[in-house]
Amino acid sequence: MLEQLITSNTIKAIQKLYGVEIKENLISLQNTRPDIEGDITLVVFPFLRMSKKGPEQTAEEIGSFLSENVEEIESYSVIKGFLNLVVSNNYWLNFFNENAVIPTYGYRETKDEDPFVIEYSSPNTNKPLHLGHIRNNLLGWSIAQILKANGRNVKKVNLVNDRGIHICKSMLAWLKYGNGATPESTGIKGDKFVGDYYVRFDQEYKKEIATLVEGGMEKEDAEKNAPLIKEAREMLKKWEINDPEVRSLWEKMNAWVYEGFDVTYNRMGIDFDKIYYESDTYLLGKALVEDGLKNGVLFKKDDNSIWCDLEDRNLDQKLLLRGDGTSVYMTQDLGTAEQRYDEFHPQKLMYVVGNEQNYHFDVLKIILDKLGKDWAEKIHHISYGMVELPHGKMKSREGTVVDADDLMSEMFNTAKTTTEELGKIDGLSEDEANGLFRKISLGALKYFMLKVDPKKTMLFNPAESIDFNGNTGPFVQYTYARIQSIIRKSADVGLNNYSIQHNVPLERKEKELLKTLSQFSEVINQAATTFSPAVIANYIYSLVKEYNSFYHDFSVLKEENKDKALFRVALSAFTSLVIKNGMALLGIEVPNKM
RNA sequence: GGACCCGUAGCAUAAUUGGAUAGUGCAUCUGACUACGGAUCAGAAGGUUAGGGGUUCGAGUCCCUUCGGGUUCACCA
Repeated sequence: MLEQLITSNTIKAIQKLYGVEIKENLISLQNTRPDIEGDITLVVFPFLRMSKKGPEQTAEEIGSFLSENVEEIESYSVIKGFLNLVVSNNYWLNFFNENAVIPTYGYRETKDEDPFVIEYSSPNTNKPLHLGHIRNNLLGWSIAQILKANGRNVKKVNLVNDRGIHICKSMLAWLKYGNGATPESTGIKGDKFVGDYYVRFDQEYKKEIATLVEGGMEKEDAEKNAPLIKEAREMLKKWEINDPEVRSLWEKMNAWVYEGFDVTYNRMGIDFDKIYYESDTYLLGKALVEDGLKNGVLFKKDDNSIWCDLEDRNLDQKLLLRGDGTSVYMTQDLGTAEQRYDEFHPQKLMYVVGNEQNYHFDVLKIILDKLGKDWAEKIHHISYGMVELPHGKMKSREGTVVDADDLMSEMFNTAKTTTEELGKIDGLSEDEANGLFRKISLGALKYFMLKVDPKKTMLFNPAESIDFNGNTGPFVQYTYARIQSIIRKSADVGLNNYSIQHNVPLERKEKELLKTLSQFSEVINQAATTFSPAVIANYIYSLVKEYNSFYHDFSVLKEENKDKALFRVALSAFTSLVIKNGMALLGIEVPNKM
């Protein structure tokens, strides 16, 4: 690889010129700015201490050494402390000839190693999936894919929150107001159907509170004493002691929800290696707490509740078991973390969860550490920002929640009308056309969500956000489709045999393209280390822009020199391969025509 | 109040993790071979990177501070 080559020879140069052995991390290489001649640039400021000379002279000396001793370096120029190196055509052609025909170019082979376990999605079974889940799902799936492409062994898991008071609320509402209706009888998707009863509970509950307050009760008391909430709590208790009626209702309603979720996940292209249910895991963690109490790591208060003192870490105390012995969210998470560690012996335990839970995960790690679990450090919270709407955040009470299914349908329709307006569906069967609309609409949505740095809060404007021009999924897809068209036509003009060893002079834009293409696997590595699909999206975008610019300036099929024409077909094909492999990491399909 | 995060052009966002003159898209304005597919390309305009101080060869990036915004500190999950 070019960077390794320059790095090792720079070390030699410093040794030879200044008699000092330097470490690799002192060497900083970057792409040469487009307006300056050169392919790769070495920053020489860090070496001034050794050379005891000015930046220009130091750069000059190193440049002269490199161009004399490294075959691949053709020439160099110095601007201030920046040494710009020109790499020979031969180097780029070799790179091209060796890699352009590898279908999995850019990907590493998966190692047989301890896995990276990544949990994402984690829905509640009382509400349908919304825009926030979309970001979570797409991030989790894509990060898993990127890690795999970087050679990691990955396990995708989902922990479904299928029990608790909120689930009982929808169950109770269905019993009271449902009149035996089902998703089948109403034609409503299962998760939406159940979600509607959750909303209904809330409405009726609020009415009861209002009545009680009118009768002179304090609001807080009314909230605790409204008949409905009491009934819901009763139901939860019955659930916990395995009351057969409650359990069977619970199973029936959850099955409806899962049916609905499956539809949404499938449509989104999201999947998991393993699904856990909180109803199976919510009692885990109690044993850990008991042990901690014995060891004196945890302490008990007068009401028998058990706590962890975090004051030595500048944090508050954290409750782990209530006075009545029941557990809280943290307790369960301690338990599931241990379970997952025992099950997988992972290198990393990752959780894709919104940044409002940063504190929770900090505390989780600290407590596990205090409990003496040396694997606590393997826990990694992939924290992402919320998706906001133009008028603030999504609030179910204000009806501003953007539903996942609705959004996908809307995008599908937009893709359809736009494509039809552009007259691009001529000759396609209905199935083909629908498949195309699906690819384009999901491509637009996924690219839009994933091109933003996961850590950042992002704004989603339903009316304007999803564009098909500029830095978008369809823009990338379009470039891909156009290249496929060239490849199809290349046979007609006798240019189909382009998988040969090429040896042609390179135009500047061709060289730039090759340079960018050569960076693909390093980009994957960077995306994998930073857990950021945005790195991939930005890379693909710059590649596509470069290709489009090349395409505009140079003929491929009409080039008169046949060697050059063959090379350009092959270069186009290689570019489309990288586009395809890159988009696959974002879960985006690329169409052959659009 | 304590802790953590964020602030880049009208809007949305990049910046190789401390490197050169802060890139790109949308919107606005101007242009492009009678198209190898115009969902494209080329160009113009738009910035004191919230304000101030510091660290150094070099700061959007690190430190301090002020202002503005967010999250969290639950016997909810």
